[in-house]
Amino acid sequence: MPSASAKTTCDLGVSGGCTVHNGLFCSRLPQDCRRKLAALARVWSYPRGTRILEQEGRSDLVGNVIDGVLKMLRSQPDGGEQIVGLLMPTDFFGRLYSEEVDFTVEAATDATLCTYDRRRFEALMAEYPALEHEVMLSVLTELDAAREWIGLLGRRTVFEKFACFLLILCRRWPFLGCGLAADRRRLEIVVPIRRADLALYLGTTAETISRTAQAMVRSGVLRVITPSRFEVLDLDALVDLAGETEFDGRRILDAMSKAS
Amino acid sequence: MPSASAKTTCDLGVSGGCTVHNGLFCSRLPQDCRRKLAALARVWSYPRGTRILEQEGRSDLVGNVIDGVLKMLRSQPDGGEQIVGLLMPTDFFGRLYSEEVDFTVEAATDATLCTYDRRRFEALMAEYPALEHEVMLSVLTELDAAREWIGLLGRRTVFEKFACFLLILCRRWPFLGCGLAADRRRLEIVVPIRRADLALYLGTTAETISRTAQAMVRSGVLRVITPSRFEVLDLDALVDLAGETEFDGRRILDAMSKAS
DNA sequence: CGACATCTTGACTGCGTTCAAACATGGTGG
DNA sequence: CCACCATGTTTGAACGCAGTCAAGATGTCG
Repeated sequence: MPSASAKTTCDLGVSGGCTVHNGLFCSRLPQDCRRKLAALARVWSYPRGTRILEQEGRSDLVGNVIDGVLKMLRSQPDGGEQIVGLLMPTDFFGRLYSEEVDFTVEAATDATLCTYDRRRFEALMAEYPALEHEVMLSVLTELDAAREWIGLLGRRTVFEKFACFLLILCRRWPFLGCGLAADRRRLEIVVPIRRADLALYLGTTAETISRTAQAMVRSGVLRVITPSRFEVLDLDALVDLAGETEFDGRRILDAMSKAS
Repeated sequence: MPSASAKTTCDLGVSGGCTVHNGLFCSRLPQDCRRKLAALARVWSYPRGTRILEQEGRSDLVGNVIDGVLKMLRSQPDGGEQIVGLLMPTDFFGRLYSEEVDFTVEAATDATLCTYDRRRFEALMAEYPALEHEVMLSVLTELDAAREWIGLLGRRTVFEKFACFLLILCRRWPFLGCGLAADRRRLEIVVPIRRADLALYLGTTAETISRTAQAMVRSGVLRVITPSRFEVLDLDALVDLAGETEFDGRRILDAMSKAS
């Protein structure tokens, strides 16, 4: 059900028009595979709130996020919703090799997607094992991310969760609005979703997120520029709050200076 | 570091000695691929507490669980641990295509594993795309499971989490000690890990798990046979407590009667 | 400028954590 | 066979974090 605001198709791989794919699983593929992939690809833009895939619905679409953010969510019988994943630019979405999808995929912001018909994509993977291999690598990365997220959700206090979230955001998507000043001290983080979504994602409420953020402001760790833009004033303190071995302030700064 | 209690190697695929693999990704593979796989496979038994893979360590081992339960966990700097996944018989463990593992894998019970050298296994996947395809299917299933778990952890009350856990246990591993009486009314669930591990897994404490279970006993939903064995007295009530669209009492009973 | 969505702040209540002690269970040696 | 200890589970009491409901502040777009 592509919306009315559809764009042109993507000339990926051939002339290098689709940077997402060139950087993703196209670059290492044989030329003719890339051409066939390009013939299958369709680029669409969706307004916020559009449901790309419906829980319990048919799994007929897969693809990559080009721009914007998708949320994967699971609906409860009581009307509540639980966010189980965020999909950022370059992330792969959809469920390969299954007739059904278990999670609704919805545009959390206005989003542009590069989509493929699931069955044709699978046929192409059967034809080109190298393509399936690239997708496998992508899926393995997603699995790591999902497990990291499980680790985050298991934490007790919202302080830890929120601090972890900000750091994961920087590490996984340094190109995504996380700016770094020249002196490598001023670090800006753009949270691409609303408080309510973030709350669902962290397993808490929008009010508590607010309180937590404000408490960090009071203790001099953060500064709130706009509700969706934060400046990190004390990265070491943030890493400390997160309480994770995984995060190393220096490594995050390195990754981000490379990205910007 | 295989322990002293090593068993013989596994003659999987050839004479059908390793039922785990025959039911897993071997059955659909060409004969010579199966033979090479069998040549690579080593079966070991480990006592509880053995660390199979170490966080931040080298990723040199992959394989399947034959018997017992493994837990994937992430250590915190404060000494705390967070369980991010359980691995049951037939589950695949290890991190393909990466030099490093992000999570410790530890035997939660005495366990028997079928292991492969990671690089040789990858070489075999390169040689036989059909093998890589089978592994891909397995990884996709794991990803679904991880996301389902994220949904569980996001729930507010421990009641919901615990109820969900029991139902997920039945659905994903019906063969694993979940017994079903002839009248399809008496349902017994064996929790294969200790309270403390379960608490880490559910993001709570052993005490709260206890209280929750006892509260369910008082309201007539459960009966505690031993600390690790429960009898479900009112499946509908349990499904109700879990508050998930996903769970259907009848479907669970069907799956379990097939398994037993 | 006004209407709406979103975010923040406040007061209150309750669930779950914490610390502590009692209670099972299983294995070991006298 | 039973006393003893180690391990694991249950129960109890008190505190604190976070959820809830409600109002106010801020931002956004026509």
